[in-house]
Amino acid sequence: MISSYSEKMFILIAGPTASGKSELAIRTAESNGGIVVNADSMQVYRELRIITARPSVEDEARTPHQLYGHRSSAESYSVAAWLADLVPYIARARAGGPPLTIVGGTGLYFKALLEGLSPVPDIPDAIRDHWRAEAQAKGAANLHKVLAARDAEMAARIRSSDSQRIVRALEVLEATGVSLAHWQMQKGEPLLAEDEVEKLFVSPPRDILYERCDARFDKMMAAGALDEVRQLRDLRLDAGLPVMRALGVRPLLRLLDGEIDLAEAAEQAKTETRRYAKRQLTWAQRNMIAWNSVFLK
RNA sequence: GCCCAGGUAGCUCAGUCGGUAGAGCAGCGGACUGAAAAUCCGCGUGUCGGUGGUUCGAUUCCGCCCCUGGGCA
Repeated sequence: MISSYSEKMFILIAGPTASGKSELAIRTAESNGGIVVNADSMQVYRELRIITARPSVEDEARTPHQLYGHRSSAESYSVAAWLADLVPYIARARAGGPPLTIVGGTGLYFKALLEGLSPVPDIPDAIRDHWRAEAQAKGAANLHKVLAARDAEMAARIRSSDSQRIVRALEVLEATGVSLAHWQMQKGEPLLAEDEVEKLFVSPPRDILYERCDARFDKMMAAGALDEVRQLRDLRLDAGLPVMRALGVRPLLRLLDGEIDLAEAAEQAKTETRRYAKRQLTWAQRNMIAWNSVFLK
């Protein structure tokens, strides 16, 4: 099965969480002598290996892995940062280097990879922080009114409850003087062309997927997930950072703070995970229809 | 064996002075261009334990039965 795909220089493997795509990626890379590259927004953070189901040290010894745990949890990673991180590996592969198996659950990353990202300039941290603080203080609905007064077009496309997108529209407008709508009209350059990629979507039946989500969290706990989250807490990072929103982090923090017991924390973490898997499937249904479905036992 | 309490959505429960029922959680569906494991939107999915009776009409009232929990023996 794998060998038929190994002709391509770039093999993309997507799928919901706990679908088994990491294992497929390793086998693929082993069969074509390539390297595994991460396309997951949370597995980039160094401090979290267990709770993000990052490939193990043994996995990394088996096959070269890149873009895993290469960033500090104090950072706010992004799709743009990921594309930038990926560029050198793509260039090397094209120059005769090892082929890439790009694997992860972050659908937006794959979309940006294949369709390009609009060339919005980087926004200064001060501006981002300002609007996030505003959203926190005033609430999404009030910020949406501010946006409506300054950028009617973006306000019309974003719901008044969607604080994250409202903040994004406001920060881009302030930093660039131009509406985000204007930027998004400009199509970005795809990093990879369709004819050089093999696209695989790993998708078990949902009931099996959910069972795997549940079982995986139990394994994480057995592997020391609680201790990992305790160490994360001890870093006293900003609660608004992306890493703090990784699945399972919030329930385990509540457990550490004595707000809930272990059973409750596990249940919440599993629920979060199942919901995430469902969102990934919804995304794929719309954005990954052309991918080849694979089901691993 | 007797007494009491309860059996309503996947779970925990509310409710119907008789007109086939609704909350939370779970679940399901959807949106998606620099935090995407994020952020946001929509949707009750039901032999009201079973069976007789009363009634125009029973999940609701009555009888019997079954099940669960507690108490008395």
